[in-house]
Amino acid sequence: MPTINDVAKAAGVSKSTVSNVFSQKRPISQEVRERVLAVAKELNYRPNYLARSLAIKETKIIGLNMIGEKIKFNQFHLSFINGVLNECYQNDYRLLINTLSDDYKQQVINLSSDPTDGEIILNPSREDARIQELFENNIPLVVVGRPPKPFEDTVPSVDNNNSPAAQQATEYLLSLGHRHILFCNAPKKRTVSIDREKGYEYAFSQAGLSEHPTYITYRDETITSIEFGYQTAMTMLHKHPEISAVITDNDKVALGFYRACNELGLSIPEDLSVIAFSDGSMYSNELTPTLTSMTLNGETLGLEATKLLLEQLTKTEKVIKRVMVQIKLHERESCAPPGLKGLKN
Amino acid sequence: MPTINDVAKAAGVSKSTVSNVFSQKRPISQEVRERVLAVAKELNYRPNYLARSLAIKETKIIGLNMIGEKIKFNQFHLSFINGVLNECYQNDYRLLINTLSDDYKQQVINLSSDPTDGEIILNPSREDARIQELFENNIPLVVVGRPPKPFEDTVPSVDNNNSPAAQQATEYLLSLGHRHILFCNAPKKRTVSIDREKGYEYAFSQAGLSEHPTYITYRDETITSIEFGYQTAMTMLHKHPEISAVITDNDKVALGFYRACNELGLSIPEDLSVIAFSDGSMYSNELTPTLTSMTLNGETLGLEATKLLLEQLTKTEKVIKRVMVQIKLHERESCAPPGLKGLKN
DNA sequence: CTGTTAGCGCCTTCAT
DNA sequence: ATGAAGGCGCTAACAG
Repeated sequence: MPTINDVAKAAGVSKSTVSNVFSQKRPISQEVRERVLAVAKELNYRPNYLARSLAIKETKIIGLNMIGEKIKFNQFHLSFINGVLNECYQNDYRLLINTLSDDYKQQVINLSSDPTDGEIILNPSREDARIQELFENNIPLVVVGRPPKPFEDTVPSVDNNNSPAAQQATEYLLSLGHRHILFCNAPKKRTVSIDREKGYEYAFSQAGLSEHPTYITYRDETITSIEFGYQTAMTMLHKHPEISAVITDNDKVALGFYRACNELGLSIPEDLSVIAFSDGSMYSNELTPTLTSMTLNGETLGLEATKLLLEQLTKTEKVIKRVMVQIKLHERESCAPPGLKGLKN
Repeated sequence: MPTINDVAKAAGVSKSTVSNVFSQKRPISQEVRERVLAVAKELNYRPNYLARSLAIKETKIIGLNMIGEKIKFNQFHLSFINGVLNECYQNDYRLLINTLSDDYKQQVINLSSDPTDGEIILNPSREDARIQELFENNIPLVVVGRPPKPFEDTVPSVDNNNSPAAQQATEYLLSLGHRHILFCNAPKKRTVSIDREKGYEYAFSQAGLSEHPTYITYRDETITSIEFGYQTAMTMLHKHPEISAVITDNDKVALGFYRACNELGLSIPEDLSVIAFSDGSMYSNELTPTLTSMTLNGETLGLEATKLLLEQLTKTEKVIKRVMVQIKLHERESCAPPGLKGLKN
């Protein structure tokens, strides 16, 4: 690979001239400029990205940091990434999917900085070492979701309005007349599950039903969402036949309920109302019945997260922002007032 | 940010000693090692990724190169990326999503090399400048899909067995008794559409039906797949009421047919058999009727592509491999022998 | 086992 | 408008 030196020699100019032809940081005479470019083309020269980045201390790359163990993008991530990429695209940034195994990063040998200008942190958990580390090293970051306690006010973040959304979903079911509402919540350790649970319970208390029983399960990540939904339906509907409605963590869990109901001879929404937090992985409109959902907007989230990050990279004043993206209720066919119900199993 | 020099001074050793403590490229005495690590921790030192990469000429990053204009990942990409990431993960590589706008890359200022060790090229088209460029600069690459002509035998690639798969789908419908089969092919300029079309036509000729009419349309990327399917169904089924079966480019197009049939009062599969090349974006099993499909395996494709690329990065002998990933036929409910049919419109 | 000396390829002063 | 020299932070080759 030819270097800047080769071009300089071949064109009979100095390195800095060549450098400036490419960086356009200082004026170069038309004549020299053309000669240099011609030679560069001739030699098939292209500036070395790393060398430049090393010198200017900027990579124009942002990192998307997922927890290492289980790298498996789902529909939500897909939308999210599309949002991120769109924003990157507009600002000439690139995206590095930063998912290295934990033990790899533990190795002394690889305890190095990242080749990024900043990081987007996905799925924050309490005691998140990643956040701690970036924060200490003064690396720009933005958290998607609610940052763990110590960083709640010191780190920029974007999040869905999970608590109000869960409240809204619950209120919707309550308003239909349901009183025994099962909540299939997100995995327990996520900050999101705590927030949503609050909303769920708040809706009851707001309705003057604080004494009323609530039913909560947490998604088990060791099995598929559909399977989890199916199993939960089978056990919970059997154990608590009074349950007449369910709120699920995502649309695949809801699908598990569809299946279970099918087998149990229950019909939706007559025997069971279903409402799902939807990441868009199912085509809610194509299910029978169509699925009422609280629709997350992953793309907006990705967009806003990126904006927040790029802001930190370009602006000098440091402001800690927190952006809330609305989750919207989409009424479809899977919810109705509670009716007669016969559990045939 | 502290550098290797700071650590060296503070620990009273030389730069190279510090370097080797981290890189483990030569033995360091237990005592010195511990002292250096302690100091490093104290100073919050981490080796600079860029500086190291510049020196060793390796980034441990591979690029996923999509065409610039329309960065929008779909379900296929999602599976694909999951396959890629999985392989990256195992080998301590990272993934750079490399989608820069075309005009950005045109700018002289940014005509730089990429910070990657190699590239995966998605959606190759004829006259693909990206391939040309990487090839000329001797940068390891692998193409997903069939590489354009000049590079067919000089560039490693992974691909689906599109032609045989299209043939198989067609033969399946022929064997059910269909003779008027509509083929909603991929966008015309893609290499994949050419391959599949061959398979479709070959099936007819193999069945001794070379003289029989074929019906082919190409997906229009300016509208959504569902919309395209719907519109195509409306026009083609009206214009050619003899059509009794359709093969679609993806499952959303098939869904468009489902909708159209619904409106037209046609039932699937009695009036129209539907079979789709499926990227897994729909849950074929959850549709009514369940959708018979030729299932692509994006994850395997991503995995194999990455393997091929990493092979080039680690092995010295250069072998041009071409990996074919099988597309499998999943028989479900949407296909049946042609029956009576009344177009009520 | 450790230190010294050159680079890696670019950018950035400071000159002229 | 251009050149020369030094530096970004790290690794590599040679020395001992």
